[in-house]
Amino acid sequence: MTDSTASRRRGDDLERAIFEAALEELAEVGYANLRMEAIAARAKAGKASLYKRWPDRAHLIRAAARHKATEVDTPFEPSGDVRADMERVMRRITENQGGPAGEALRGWVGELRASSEEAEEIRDAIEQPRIRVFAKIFEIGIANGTVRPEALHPRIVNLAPSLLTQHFLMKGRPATEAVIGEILDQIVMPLITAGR
Amino acid sequence: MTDSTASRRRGDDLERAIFEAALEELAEVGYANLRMEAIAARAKAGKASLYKRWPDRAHLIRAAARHKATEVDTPFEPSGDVRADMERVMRRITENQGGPAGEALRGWVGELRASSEEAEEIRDAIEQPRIRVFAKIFEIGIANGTVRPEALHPRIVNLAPSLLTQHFLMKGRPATEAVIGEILDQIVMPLITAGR
Amino acid sequence: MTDSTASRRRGDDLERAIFEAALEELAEVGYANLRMEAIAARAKAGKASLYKRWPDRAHLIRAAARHKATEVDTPFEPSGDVRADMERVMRRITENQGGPAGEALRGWVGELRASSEEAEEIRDAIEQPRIRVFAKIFEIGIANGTVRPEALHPRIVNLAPSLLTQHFLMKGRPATEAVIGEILDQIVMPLITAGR
Amino acid sequence: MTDSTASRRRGDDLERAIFEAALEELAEVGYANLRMEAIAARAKAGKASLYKRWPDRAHLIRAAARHKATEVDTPFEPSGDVRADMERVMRRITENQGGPAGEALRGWVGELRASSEEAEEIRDAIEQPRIRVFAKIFEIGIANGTVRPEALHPRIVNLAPSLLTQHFLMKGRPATEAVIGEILDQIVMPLITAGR
DNA sequence: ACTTAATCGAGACGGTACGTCACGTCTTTGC
DNA sequence: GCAAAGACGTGACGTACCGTCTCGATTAAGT
Repeated sequence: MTDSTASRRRGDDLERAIFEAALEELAEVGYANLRMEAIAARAKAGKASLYKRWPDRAHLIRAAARHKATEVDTPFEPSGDVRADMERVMRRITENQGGPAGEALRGWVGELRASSEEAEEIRDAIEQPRIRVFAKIFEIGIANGTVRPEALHPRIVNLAPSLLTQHFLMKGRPATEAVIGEILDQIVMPLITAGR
Repeated sequence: MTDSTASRRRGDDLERAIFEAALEELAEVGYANLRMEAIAARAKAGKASLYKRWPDRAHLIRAAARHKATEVDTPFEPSGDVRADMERVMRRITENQGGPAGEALRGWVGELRASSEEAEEIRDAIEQPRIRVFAKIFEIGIANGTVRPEALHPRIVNLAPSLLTQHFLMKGRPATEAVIGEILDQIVMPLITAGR
Repeated sequence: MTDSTASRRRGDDLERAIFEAALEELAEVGYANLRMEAIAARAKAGKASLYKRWPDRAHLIRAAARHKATEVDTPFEPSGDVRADMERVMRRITENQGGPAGEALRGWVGELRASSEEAEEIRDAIEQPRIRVFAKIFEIGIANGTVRPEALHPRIVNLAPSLLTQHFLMKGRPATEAVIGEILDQIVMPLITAGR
Repeated sequence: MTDSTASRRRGDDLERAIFEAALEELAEVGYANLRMEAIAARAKAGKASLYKRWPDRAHLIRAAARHKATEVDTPFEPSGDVRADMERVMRRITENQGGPAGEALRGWVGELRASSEEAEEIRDAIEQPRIRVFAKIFEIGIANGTVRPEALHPRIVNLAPSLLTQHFLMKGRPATEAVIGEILDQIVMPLITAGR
């Protein structure tokens, strides 16, 4: 259909093809060894078509990761069990880190300078959704009395994802389920549990 | 005239000069824009002298950062006040992140692949000393009854530095004192404090 | 408002506009720096409109030069004074070389390969008219006894224009009047003059 | 010898290799289709090594042609027979035009703009030696009475080579021996011959 | 006057070559 | 005998045009 008779790709069609190629390359060689020429070649596109859309590697990969993310964004449905819900979300985060988004994050961190609103923007794109989800989980917990109301502080809400990010960046691979369990049982749960 | 007599540097002398040049470059342009040629030029050394000692940028910078670290390693003397001691150490860590070691870390993260004992080695070089210091602080706290004995779990001992690292990597700059205070008062202290 | 009503040009109208644009570009940047995109842009035409008509730069410019030539082709009226007539024609040739036709010739020479009937065709288009004119001048001279009959050999008839062409190509600009005078007095006239 | 064990070529060695590669490419594809990358590849050199030495294609080829020229510069020994000597020199010129120098000339003409001392310099490098040789031949002819003294005017001395150049540039290939004969017998000899 | 098919402008597209830059290796030269 | 200096082969960079191709908008010709 889109391929056999397929006249030349343009606009969104082409953009999607480039994203796919970029993510495949990213997965294969990693951010540090990513070559614009390789992406262009794999996408059967001219380099100019890449540079017309994004000023550099960082922007391209950011856009590609964003594209991938929105594509598979299954909304999260909390069950009411705070620990189980957190575990589920954390597992999802680590799965995501194992994919292209993880590589993209790694590259982004490496190129970061004290700089720019850019940085803030990207960071928010990563953190805000997570904060929202955890806040929701916490609120339910507070409602049914299993979570202390004071736990709703942003730093605590963001604690679990922060530790996952730290683990991923420093260890080079996402946290295992065992690690997720430890984070929950030794750090997060004790901190937010009501009563005592 | 420091120039005419100044016989050609060799061995450690030369190595020190290269380290200095590397760290200055690192501070000025950041890891991502670091050029071996620039380091060699600034050190008034041949590129071959660099490659003879370290196989690549990553190793050079790691060695340079290590060199810098050992140079200024003031041993930590705990006061007995757990919170104050942690704050002091955390401040020291953030100061360190603001320097070349921070840039080096950034670069190391960016080039990391699931790979290698290398990674493990570097990570340990960073984490182990911190864990030792915090363990020491915790032990004193346990001894005088201000800290719960269960807090001595490695993941909790390493919690404060982990959050500093995460903050540094994601925000692009070290945590401020205010942030350190929040981490302590909302997360670490509640978690380790004995009694309740 | 020349813009709202300004209907879209087609056919010969468009062709003329392209020719003008091409010649202006040629005059401004020279054959070697001529860009099809620049011509299209100046003519406010699409590139496809150019390539639909001519397969490449060389053909376009040739056509443009030809168009220009036919446009201003004042027929030559010999006076009977052989030297004066030749001088007049030669002056006209150098004037022509100073314009777009000169640049076109330059480009054509540069792209020439041992190749093709193309080459022959273009060359003839340039030389034949000149030969005809000079032959006419010579015939009048022979008739009134000022020119040797043997001078009617093609190589001699074409001598003056050949020297002008050589001068233009090698020197980068058309011959001056002084040069024309020298060519006539030292070379052509002695060679063709009857009697002695 | 220079190739098997051959450590990396540098300086003149490398330069010679580049010249050879350039001239071979020139012969194969012509000036208009000459690619710096192709020359570099054929010379097994980096493009940077080319651009370090010459700012562009034109300069490289000029230098290569000059190199070739000086390499094979057999000095001319006049026999005293004016016509025979001229014929010999003219044959040599046409042979030269059939080689890389001819292609170089073609390219140089194509890129020429009213411009520059550059142009003058190259032209002189081509014309001066020829003028010197023909002047020598003429002088001998004058000495033995076969050539008119007035023939020593530069424009006449340069006449034969000029016509060869014109022929080469306009026809795309060097003059044949027959053409050389015609030029001599119908134009040059009648013009310079003493007596009649 | 109203379609209908052609033609146009605009410019996106897959390519190729450009000229530059930094890499990591290697050679030379001076100390 | 090692160091500085930097030339070298390599290969990716980001840019500029090429010649081809879509895409609507416009327009002349046929109904």
